[in-house]
Amino acid sequence: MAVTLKEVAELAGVSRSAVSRTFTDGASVSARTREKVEKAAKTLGYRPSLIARSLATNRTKLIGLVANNFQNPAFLDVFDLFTSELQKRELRPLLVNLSGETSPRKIVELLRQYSVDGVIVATSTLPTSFATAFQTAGIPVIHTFGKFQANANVHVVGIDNEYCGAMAAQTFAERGYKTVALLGGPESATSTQDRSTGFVQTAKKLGLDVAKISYAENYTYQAGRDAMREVLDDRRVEAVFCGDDLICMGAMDAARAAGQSIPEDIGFLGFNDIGMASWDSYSLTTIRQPIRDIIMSSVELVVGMVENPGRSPEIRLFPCSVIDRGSLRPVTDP
Amino acid sequence: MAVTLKEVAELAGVSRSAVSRTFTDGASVSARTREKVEKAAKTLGYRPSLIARSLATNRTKLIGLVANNFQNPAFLDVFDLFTSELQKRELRPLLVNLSGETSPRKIVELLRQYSVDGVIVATSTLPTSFATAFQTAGIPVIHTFGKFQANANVHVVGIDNEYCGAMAAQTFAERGYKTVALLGGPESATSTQDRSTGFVQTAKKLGLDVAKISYAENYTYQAGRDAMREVLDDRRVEAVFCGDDLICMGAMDAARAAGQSIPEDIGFLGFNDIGMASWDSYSLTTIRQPIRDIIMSSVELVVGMVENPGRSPEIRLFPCSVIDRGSLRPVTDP
DNA sequence: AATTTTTTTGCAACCGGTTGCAAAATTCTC
DNA sequence: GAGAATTTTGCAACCGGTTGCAAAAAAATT
Repeated sequence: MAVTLKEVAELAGVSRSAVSRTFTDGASVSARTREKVEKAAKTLGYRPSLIARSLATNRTKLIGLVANNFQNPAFLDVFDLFTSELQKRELRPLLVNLSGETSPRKIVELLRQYSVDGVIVATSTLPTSFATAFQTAGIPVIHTFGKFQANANVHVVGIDNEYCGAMAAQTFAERGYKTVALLGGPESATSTQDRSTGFVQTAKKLGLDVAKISYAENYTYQAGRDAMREVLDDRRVEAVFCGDDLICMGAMDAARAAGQSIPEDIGFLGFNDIGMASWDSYSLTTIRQPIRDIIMSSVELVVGMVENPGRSPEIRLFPCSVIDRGSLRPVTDP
Repeated sequence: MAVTLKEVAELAGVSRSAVSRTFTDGASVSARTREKVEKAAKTLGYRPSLIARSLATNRTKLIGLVANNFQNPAFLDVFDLFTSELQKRELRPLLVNLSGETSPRKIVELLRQYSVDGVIVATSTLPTSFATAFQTAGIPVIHTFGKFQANANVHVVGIDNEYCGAMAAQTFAERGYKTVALLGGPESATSTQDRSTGFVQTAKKLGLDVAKISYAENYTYQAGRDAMREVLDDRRVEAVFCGDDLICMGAMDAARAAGQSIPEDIGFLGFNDIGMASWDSYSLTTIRQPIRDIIMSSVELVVGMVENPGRSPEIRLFPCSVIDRGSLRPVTDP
């Protein structure tokens, strides 16, 4: 069915090598041969088979993109950006849906079988060991949105979740909130743990009372709504820091359903700044992470890794910022 | 780096063919040989290279998944379902982000170079010719969410958009609306065109007055909000049929911002039934398409195509249903 | 035990490219 | 225009598997 090197070579009256060389950049071919070959290739509609090339060069131009949060709208941007950035560099994303799977073994095997050039693990919930497993198997890997550790043994691109938690406490303090609550994402997620730590520590330091800590079961509206009930039990709570915008919106609706108004009776601070955060019905004040920067950087890094696998592990952190909308009361004058 | 057939063969004391055969199901190997090979493979950590296998068998187990709507939450489900269904069958999705691109040429070349076994074009906006281009290039293709035509020349799995438009008109009539409007998705999308046709025709038939027809520029909240302004100019409009839930939510907020209440002053009917449709703030009555069924069927079909490329083009349509929530007034008693 | 039938095995060619090497062709120098 | 230096070219081996075919081994039949 497909046209091969050989056929082109015959039509052009040259050797197979010559054809191969015209399609390999940096190879030595005279202008005349190149012309003949290109003409023949065009008339036959020839394209080199990347599979065959991969076998010979040991490069597939495939990048494994493994993710486990297909429910959250925040990941729409992630997919969009990753795919288009990779495409720009002539790389192809091989998408792996982790779903419940949390052990790296099978996934590593799988991507090894496809000889992917590199892997991007895009999740804020899994421990570093997940990404490390690829490294151990000799596959260049980046953990995007991952937890960073001082003694890094794997590339991480993302944010400082602990610091973001601190930012949240700071934000509450600036607006004069005294009694606050934390409504995190799933407790097993590393990002949840880090944000909690930062939040609680700094709250204490600033003299805030963290009256309630609770966790949503997953990153959904419904989980947020459910988890909020617990928080509502404590009528003293003036503001809630949520581990995710979607969870936050569920929580807001739970509060409203209980007759509270936002931000007069209770304030909300979200996380991620998804598109919906700016909708009229929520107008959510939230902490934005610079997703675009994170992803651009991840792609650059994975390309760098492929070219130079020896690179030592690097941590790249980007600053987050509070996007002020209407779900918290304004900063109190000093 | 990687362990090869040859090394396993040597360790096991058999020929390379024997090793190959133990890893190919349906091949003839004696129990004793298999055992020796498996042991050797385990100690070496051998996995057959799918790239090399592909070259020999002409099967890659890669399925191109091409999509162009990475903004819409409706696609989260789509990605989730496609990836997990494909994974179940040991197939890998190679994701292609069409973004603005609307010509199939480059994409066909690209997927041809990767020798994908099949392609799923998942979009409701592109004309049939897009999918046909793959067919012409000899690549099995399914157009999921595509426009179907009586003289089908390509597999289509999805819904009857024209009929859905008619359902919408019917739904309005049942509830006693007289003067209605259509706020479609982008005008160039085939699904928009079909739904409009069905809606307008049936509205006329049922004696409804379609006072206004307008189109959002893309499938976003903001576009819906903007497009709704036009509709609001005509104060007679009692209900609006939107081409997409996200657009609809934007439109609802525009109406509310203009002081109208839903459903008392104006009713809304959405399309897709995305997760947010059931949120308190919208409680959107909408037409649901059975995404799960559509995708399961698409995957089955693409597998069928790979096994038997000669299959003649098939149309598979699934029924939609109205999910009744709170954005339309109730059915009037007869 | 000899013969026939069936199963298992290894050989060798092939899938469609790349690439080191040496020969051939071209270009440069004087 | 001869010789040296450089560029281009084709040969052949290789990447890591699969598979048709015939020989070898095992099982079944007499």
